[in-house]
Amino acid sequence: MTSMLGHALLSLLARRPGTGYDLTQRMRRPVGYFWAANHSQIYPELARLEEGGLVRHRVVEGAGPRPTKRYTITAAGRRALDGWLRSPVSDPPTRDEETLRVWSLWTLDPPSALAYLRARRTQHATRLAEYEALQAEVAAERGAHEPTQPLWSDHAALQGGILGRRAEVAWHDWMIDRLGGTAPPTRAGDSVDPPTG
Amino acid sequence: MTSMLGHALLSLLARRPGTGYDLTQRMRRPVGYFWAANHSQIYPELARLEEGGLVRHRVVEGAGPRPTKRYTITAAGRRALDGWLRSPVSDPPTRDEETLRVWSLWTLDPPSALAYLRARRTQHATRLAEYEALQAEVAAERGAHEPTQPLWSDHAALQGGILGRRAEVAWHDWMIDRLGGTAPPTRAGDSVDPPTG
DNA sequence: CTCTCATATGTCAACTCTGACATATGAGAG
DNA sequence: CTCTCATATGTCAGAGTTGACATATGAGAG
Repeated sequence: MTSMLGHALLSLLARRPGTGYDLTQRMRRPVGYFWAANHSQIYPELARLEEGGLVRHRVVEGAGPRPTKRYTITAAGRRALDGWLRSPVSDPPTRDEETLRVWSLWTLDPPSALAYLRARRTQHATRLAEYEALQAEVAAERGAHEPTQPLWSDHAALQGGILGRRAEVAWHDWMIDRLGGTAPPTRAGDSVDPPTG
Repeated sequence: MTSMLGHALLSLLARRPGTGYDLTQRMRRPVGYFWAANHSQIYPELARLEEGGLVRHRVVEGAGPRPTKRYTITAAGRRALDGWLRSPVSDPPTRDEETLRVWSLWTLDPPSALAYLRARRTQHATRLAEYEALQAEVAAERGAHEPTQPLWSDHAALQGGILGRRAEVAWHDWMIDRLGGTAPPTRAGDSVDPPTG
């Protein structure tokens, strides 16, 4: 019944309460790395969750120019989140523009294809470096790394991002190699096996 | 102007012409691995592409119970496809249910989390085995592996799928390991470095 | 003879998401 | 004094997507 965005918001509120504006910021980073949403989706979705009794709000004065609504997850909301995590993962329809382009790449002349792949490779390497920097920050945080603490999930989600980006970089290197090109010089973030775990 | 689905269809028709029904099948496999679509989207989209002069159809009798429309890409369609491949990749909003769940996994008791991760790991390993089998088929095909042939893109797209799935399996093993569990026994498709290139 | 399946093409209501539009104030820069 | 930015909350048109509904025939199984 609850949408994926609804579950993302419940997950956010399970960590700590927040206003719509605050949740919008937290959706941008870090949630946006794996589930993007605008404030124009978030405000109506919060209203829907409240209608279903999964969240509750109290008006807080003085926090900004307008009356601010501070949302909290309810017991029913926690149950909904738990039920979702125990439900089977819906095999999601894949939508990957990058692979679609590669699947069409044979129509380009090889030099253009090579230029395309090199540009993409650089972008993935940059993203990888960003994730590795974040992971270093998370790893440096003291304590609370037990599996029942939010920090554990932060760490695990980032590790997924890192492994995924490394796979993208390796994939592009593989393709560039097969097109007879040379990979760009190694930069920060191109690392292949630093001890990030 | 043209949607992503439109480009997927142009890419499909650049390989060879086909009817709406035929394109629906080809969208299921292999295109569905990276861009899913139903026939209820495909028929209207073909009409839109035709309106824009990017494809053309001729009615073919005898192919089925109804008059069948056989679509072909036009010169304008090929130009549109080329222009798309040369345009910058739109940084797409990420929507990854799997990572969202992991980010919420700290709310589950560790045994449940472990059971969840083991089930997902098995599913990714199965998908990996499927891709590797397809890759073996593609690799066995004679000739035409040059970068300007469709087979080159088939091969490259599959390689992306394989590296991506391997990363997912490795990620889940990493998480299972950190939850203090033991990985399930190695099965076909769990391979870590077969010479698939 | 009937049932089911593959062929073959379409429509439609509901839901999600995007990007723009709209409103309003306090703080700080120039 | 004015401009811009962060705060803070919303609406809305349009596009994309899903899943069901709708129609119709030929081939093969039982």
